[in-house]
Amino acid sequence: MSDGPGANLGLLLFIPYRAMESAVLEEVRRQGFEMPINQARVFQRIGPAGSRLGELAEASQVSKQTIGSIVDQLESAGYVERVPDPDDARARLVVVAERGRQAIEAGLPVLHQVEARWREHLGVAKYEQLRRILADLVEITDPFA
Amino acid sequence: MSDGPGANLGLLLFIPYRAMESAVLEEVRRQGFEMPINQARVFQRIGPAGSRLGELAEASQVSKQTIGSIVDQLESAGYVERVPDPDDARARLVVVAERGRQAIEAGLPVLHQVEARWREHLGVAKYEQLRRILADLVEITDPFA
DNA sequence: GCAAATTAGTCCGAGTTTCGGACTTGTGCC
DNA sequence: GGCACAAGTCCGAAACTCGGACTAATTTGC
Repeated sequence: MSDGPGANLGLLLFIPYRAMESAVLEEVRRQGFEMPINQARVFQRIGPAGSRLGELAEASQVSKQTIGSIVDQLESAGYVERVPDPDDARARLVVVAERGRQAIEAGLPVLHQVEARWREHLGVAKYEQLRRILADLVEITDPFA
Repeated sequence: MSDGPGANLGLLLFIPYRAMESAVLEEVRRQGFEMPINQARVFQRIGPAGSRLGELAEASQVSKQTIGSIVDQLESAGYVERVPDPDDARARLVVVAERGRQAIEAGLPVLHQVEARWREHLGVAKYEQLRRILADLVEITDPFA
């Protein structure tokens, strides 16, 4: 896994990710929205029009049972809702509920603050470049794309 | 957490990371080196000269007990070794052992292969730019720096 | 059309992981 | 030397995760 100092591209991606995640989650919790990290990681993958359990399982790379359990918790905490999928009666769509939107709202300022800090450190040009390159890279690395 | 399509910089970092991690780990396992993901995530943070448990705990953002348990497993699998820290008799250094080096060796080809694929998709210039920018970003986001 | 094969999701139980709290041992400071 | 602090470990409880088996709905094949 390791490939000498500074050369492990995977780790180079993970460290800033983890920093962002911690900062946002800490603020969200501080505002009274309890949410363990495993729930947050599933929650953030819910698409704008809702996502199926299977999709979330694939995107998060965990089993369907695990996703089911995590969605149960998110649901009973009021962050998400299960609605019938109009296209398939077997499936249900997981959609963000009102309290979930509030939690997102609670995290946004810190998200932007961290981004601003990064932008300041890197300079605007490199920051924007980073966004573009990553968006491009996600095209070929998202298991659920 | 989410901030509209493509706008969540955290997720943009995480998705390629996860892809890299999965690919490398799959190959490492295929070659007979069993290693659960939580062990791998700790393992990859071990520094060239070894790391203390506390350092690993901080870098991985989990408790000392958890790290202790994970290192136990890595140790009994032969991937790491605990050696006394010459500077502090309370502490022990976790260092990569022979089998750990073999596991790293086993993953390197796939690591390079994935990197090559990314380089091809992005183009050499953007790929190199990505590396540079991330290395720069890690400077301010690594909790153990 | 309709039976067979497949897919979406759930239930259940076992093994594992993680952590808070309390403890031991060693360090550093006065 | 004594006292606050830091590095790890032990213990027990709670939470997490998954394999296997199941139900319900959809798609395939003939």
